[in-house]
Amino acid sequence: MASGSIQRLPRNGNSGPERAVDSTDTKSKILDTAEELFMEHGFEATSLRLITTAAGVNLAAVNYHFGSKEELFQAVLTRRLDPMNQDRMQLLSTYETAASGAALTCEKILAAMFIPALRLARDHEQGGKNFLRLLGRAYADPAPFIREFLSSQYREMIARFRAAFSHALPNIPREELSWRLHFVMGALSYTLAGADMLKIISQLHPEEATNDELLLKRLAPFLAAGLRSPSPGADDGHHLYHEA
Amino acid sequence: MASGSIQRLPRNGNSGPERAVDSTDTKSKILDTAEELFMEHGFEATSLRLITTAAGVNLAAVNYHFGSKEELFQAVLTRRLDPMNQDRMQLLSTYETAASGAALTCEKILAAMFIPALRLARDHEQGGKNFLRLLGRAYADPAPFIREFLSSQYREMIARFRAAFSHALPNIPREELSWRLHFVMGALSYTLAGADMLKIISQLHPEEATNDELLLKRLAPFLAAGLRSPSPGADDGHHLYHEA
DNA sequence: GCTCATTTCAAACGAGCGTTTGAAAACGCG
DNA sequence: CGCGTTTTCAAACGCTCGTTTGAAATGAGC
Repeated sequence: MASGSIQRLPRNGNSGPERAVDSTDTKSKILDTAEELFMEHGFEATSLRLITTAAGVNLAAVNYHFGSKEELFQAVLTRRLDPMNQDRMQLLSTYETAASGAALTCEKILAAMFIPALRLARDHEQGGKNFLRLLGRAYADPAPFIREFLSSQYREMIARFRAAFSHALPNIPREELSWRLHFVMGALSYTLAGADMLKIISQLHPEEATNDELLLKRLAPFLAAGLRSPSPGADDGHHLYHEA
Repeated sequence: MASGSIQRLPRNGNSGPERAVDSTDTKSKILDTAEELFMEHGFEATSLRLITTAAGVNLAAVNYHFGSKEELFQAVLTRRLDPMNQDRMQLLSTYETAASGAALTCEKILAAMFIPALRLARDHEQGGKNFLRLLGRAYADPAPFIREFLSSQYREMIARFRAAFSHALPNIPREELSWRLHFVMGALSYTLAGADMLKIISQLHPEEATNDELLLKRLAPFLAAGLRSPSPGADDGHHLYHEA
């Protein structure tokens, strides 16, 4: 009682035979609804009462099935993020095997990052795109438990892709490549978050602005060009930022 | 009484002679402390009690001086964002005048975006960098009042820079350029947000990871290369995303 | 049909939230 | 000083939050 452990959790966690994700059982209904509402309002601004009411389940069901609001959020993320990152690494390995040792192009490596994301957006017809927006927003969330969770989820995948880019771009110093990978992740997550800033910038037709496939098709060449650009070096002579 | 208007606001708003931002008067103490805490925890997770306690002022002072928590947040943003965007546009005009009609390079236009941000990070020795992180996070905040506020703050500046890029890159179709501007804003805001993802990716020395000037010095060439890259067109023949 | 574990439920708990209030304090000024 | 304005203050209001509780309902196995 004095310890901080959860006192009651259902026997049926996720062990045993994998049950299909239908929206009939309480746990799945909570996950689907929470994904949608977290995406719409963010973690802090989404209350458990809002989630459980929208899902048509009892308020206490969240703490019973997931333990806490934070663990529910992690469950929402990991349900789709984990398979997606596995797909990314497997696709990268497939490309590398097909190239039989030759270096991959940047576009090819970026494709290994993007295709599983697109597959996710397409497959789960309703939840997929919502999830990518949720994920993009989670990247920028300051809550420590979110940052630590994402770090652990991404560490392995990032290491794999960093090695691939390093092989594809032997002339880019290791440190410069780290920065560029950071920029790639930034543009990707910001893009996936579907920031409404786009409406100000582009005045695109609304139906086009939400077409993720077209979006990533434009993002990949843009990023590949940046990745391939000659390394400026740390201390070279152009003093672009000292004239003002 | 039945209306939603604020009932009591101080006579001394910001009209009259511009008073120096010293941390002595209540209003400035609140602004400085709120900037720091909003940056650290986000808008929702930062309570007025936390702010006022840390600032050493009374809880009711926020509602007295600013009207509400949302208006305080907007005041925190606008205090530095508005001058920064004015500087950006003025610097761009300076460059254009110096070029006397000739097209600017992408690096030059990006410099007009970055230099005022760097100036902000350097000038206000304590608050500057905090503010850029706060701003980067606000970009990704789903709260409608934040999005609308940023939209109105950015609309004019975005229009100016879009025109400049359009002049610098006559071969890029207008729509493609809109996308690329979106990617630029994404990478920039994500970078300024100082996402801890960087620690996973780079394993850079910590003191280097927080050096904003070095960071933007690497970001500008990366983005310029992407902006200049040949336009892929919407329906050309490379089917990168259909092979899986 | 009884038993026992699993799941659902209504209700409440304690805490923290943004905001309001009305009086006290501080200030400006003739 | 005396007076009106501006600012500060402690206290409270009404509300929502995540979580807990103990009992009722449900389901599976014998």
